[in-house]
Amino acid sequence: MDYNFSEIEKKWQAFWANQKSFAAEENSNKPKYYVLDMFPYPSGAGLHVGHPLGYIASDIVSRYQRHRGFNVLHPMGYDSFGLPAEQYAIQTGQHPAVTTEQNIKRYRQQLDRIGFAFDWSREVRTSDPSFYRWTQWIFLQMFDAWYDYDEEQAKSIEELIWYFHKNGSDGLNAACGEDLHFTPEEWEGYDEATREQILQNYRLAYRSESTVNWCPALGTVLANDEVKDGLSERGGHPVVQKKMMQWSMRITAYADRLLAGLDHIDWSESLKESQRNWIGKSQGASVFFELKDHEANIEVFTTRPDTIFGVSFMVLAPEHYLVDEITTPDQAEAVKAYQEQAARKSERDRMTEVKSISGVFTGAYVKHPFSGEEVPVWIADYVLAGYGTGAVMAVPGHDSRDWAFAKHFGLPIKEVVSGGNVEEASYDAKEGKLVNSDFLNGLEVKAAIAKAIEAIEDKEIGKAQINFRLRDAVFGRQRYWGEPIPIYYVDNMPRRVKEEHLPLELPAVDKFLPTEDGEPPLARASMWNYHPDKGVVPAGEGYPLETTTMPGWAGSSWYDLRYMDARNTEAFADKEKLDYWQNVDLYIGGSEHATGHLLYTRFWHKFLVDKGYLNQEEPFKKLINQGMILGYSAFAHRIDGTNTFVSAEQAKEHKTSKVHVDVSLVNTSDELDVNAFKNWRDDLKNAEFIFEGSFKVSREVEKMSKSKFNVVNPDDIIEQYGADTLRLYEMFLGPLEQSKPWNTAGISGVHNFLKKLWRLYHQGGNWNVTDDAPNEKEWKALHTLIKKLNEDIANFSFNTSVSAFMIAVNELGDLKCGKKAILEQLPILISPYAPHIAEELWDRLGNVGSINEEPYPQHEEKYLVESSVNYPVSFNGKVRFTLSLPADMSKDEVEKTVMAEDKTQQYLDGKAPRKVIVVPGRIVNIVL
RNA sequence: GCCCUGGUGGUGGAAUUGGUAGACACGCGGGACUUAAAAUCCCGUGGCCAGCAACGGCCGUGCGGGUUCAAGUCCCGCCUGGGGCACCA
Repeated sequence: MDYNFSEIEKKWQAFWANQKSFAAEENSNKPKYYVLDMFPYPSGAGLHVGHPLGYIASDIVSRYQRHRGFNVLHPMGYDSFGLPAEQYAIQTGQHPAVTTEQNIKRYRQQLDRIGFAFDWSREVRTSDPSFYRWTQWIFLQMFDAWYDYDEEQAKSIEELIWYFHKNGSDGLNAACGEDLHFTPEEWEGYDEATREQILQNYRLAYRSESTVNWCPALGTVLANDEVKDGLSERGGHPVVQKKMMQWSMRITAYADRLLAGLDHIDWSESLKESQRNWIGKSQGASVFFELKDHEANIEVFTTRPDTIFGVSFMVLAPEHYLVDEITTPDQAEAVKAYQEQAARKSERDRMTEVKSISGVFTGAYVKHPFSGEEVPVWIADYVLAGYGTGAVMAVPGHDSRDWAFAKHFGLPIKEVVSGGNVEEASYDAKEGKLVNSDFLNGLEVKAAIAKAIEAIEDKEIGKAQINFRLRDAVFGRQRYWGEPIPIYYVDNMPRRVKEEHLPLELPAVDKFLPTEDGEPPLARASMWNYHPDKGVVPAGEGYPLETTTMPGWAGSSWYDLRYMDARNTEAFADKEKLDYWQNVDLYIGGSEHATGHLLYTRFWHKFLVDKGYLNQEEPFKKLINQGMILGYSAFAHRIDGTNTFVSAEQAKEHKTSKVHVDVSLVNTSDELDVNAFKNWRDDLKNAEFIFEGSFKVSREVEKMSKSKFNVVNPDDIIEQYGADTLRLYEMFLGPLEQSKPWNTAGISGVHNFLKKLWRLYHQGGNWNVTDDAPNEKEWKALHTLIKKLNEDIANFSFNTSVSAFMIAVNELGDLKCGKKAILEQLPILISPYAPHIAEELWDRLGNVGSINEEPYPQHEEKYLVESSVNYPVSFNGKVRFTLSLPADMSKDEVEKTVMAEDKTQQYLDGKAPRKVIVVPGRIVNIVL
């Protein structure tokens, strides 16, 4: 009876589907356990072996928790809005909904073959109107909300209007764009448009100007990584920085809570650190510098007000609103040229290119608030318009970028904190005594900061301030394939679409491109107006609807909640269900989402808590980042200027360039199937090859991607070895969190293990399990395994649990153990990892029904007690021999016995030891 | 550039968190079974040195320092791979 994995796996996958084995229970008395995977974007390339890594890990945990008596929620869905489907639609004219549907089908087939315990009855798709109806609904809740800092929560906009009516802006402590001041009478006097403009300053979803990478040729906005050296990556068209009215989300209102919440969740320290850095809370002061010959002031934010006497120039971002006003005529030309040059650089380029220092003097001066000295005002692109006030007071003595700038342009460098040599380099440390600083002289930095702020406040030229690096999140996208924003405009004033008209469905368009005059694709739709009584109406009726769509992260910011009650048509989820499932106990996904998705999701949950819909501020109690599976790319070496390829070992003898080769054309010994390669692409039909014996390729580890031809499809592995082998192998590859290259070389070891396991039950070829009582060794092998498994699952150390299985099965195999008392436990133990073989063996043992709720075994210490310990005996830390001693021997006795040993005397060589260290149960070290 | 993270045999990795470095597996070498192959099983396998053999010596966890009886593990300084840096998902 051979191990026929394909038959076994088909049988049990069908069984689970029929029995709905993995549907989470409704109204259960069991304790809940919610395991979630970051849902995939269904790309046209299909699932590759990197995707299931996290899913297998979460599947193991979900099955394990089911064995332990929990009501487990382990759902799956699709993050199905996104750019690739839209690009494909632009190229082929096919509607993204069609290709997305196809891709999802393919993903589902691939996922089903791996034997996951997903509750498919709760599947969600962000692009499905029944889902995005609620994404839009949440957007409207944000539109209708403002944030009260005094009570630290979001409140309804009605309440704010009432407040303005009664008090004007007086005493309001709200999250806002700018500080506004008006009286109740003034509020009453404003027309509707002005009122709305004021409300926009407070709404949590609001419109404002933000700077974007605009590509006029493509008529669209690009991400930073789509821009290379001022040109679009697709097509190489020029890209400029442009200000644009955009929908944004006031995530900054929640900065402090997002920061504080990190202390209560079980995420890796490094990930929390990333979020802390992203939020970037810094304490300092805002200071106004009075301009010479102008009314205006320049406001700067600094974390080092103590160094104010070291200011020798000011730097504004080239886009700063004051630049045009203050530039003197003789500098105007240079400033304009510089501004144009800066507009061509993306923000990323500006942050990265620290080596090329550039800037231009505006001709303007400010007056130093304390010394009265005239300080020149420059513009430079190392100052970003979007951060702080877009202006810095440059202290070259104590800030390295300012120092480099001063050196380059020959500006004065003043030392105001002692401890370094400012001629050699800036002294950035916050340690030392203040010098050359008038009333601050002699103070330590910390005290000087406090004193400087005091002086600044006394003089009324600024105040202590907390600044965040976190910016409000731009929410509008110039794209088709995203959630429509449920807003229409009356006289340019945004109005909310009525809830009864949700979902506001994506309209049909003739092309998925922007319009000729650069409007987003939705502007092409003929049915894209709105009437408050009728809903969506054709052009010519009603009012225009918003034409930008929501970003990729909108749907993923709350999808975890929808799984709790995925088919609800009355609410995004029922309150009772939200209360039962609470939040995600274990979330597994890639670290590339460390700041984006994870921060936005936390923000939306906090908002929904404020509005009373949820009671859990933190969506994900525990989070694990699975490492990326990298591809093992293959390259053939082509001699430059020819169509002749040379085998890798001879490549050095020629001038060659490397050409990606599909990894399926290469075997594990790096040998290329030359004929298959020739047929792979037309341009290779007549290629020549130079090699001896076999043609070799060279290998490199890269990200797994279709364009690099290094994608490995799990279907092929399952075909050859089965899903259980794939599952075990992905875990065996290494620690979950670590990135690692995919290499199938080791897979036969894991497959062999499953065959060995199978043979334990089929010794001599047929079913052969006896009722004999196990001996001590067999019990010990089993309970060592049980103990290790429970520990490993608790630590998410699945690679070592696979090893533990191998060790146990090897041992039981050596012992020829065919005893039921042992063999009936193994299937339960392995069921989370290799569920198909587990069910099959369980079934053959004579059990009825699924194994998946059998209680998980717990180890018993009595089988594990060791009577002796093998002590390594070392001299000066070098192990020389080992000595087996009774486990309960006391420290003194161990020392005595070791010292009496012949070998010890041999190594002592007549000398007396200086010290003998005995760690009971561990080691003996003799110091000479 | 800034932030996060990794670097251990030919390969993937293990190491009770400061206590015998290389578990488990792949690969490789040798052997058994077989007419042969597949399958299966057994032995060996970090490097160098010494040796008929049993036994043994030295080196070794990216590099350079340090702490400690003891360092892959802790500290300082480098080199280097990967991820992120706000419109890729």
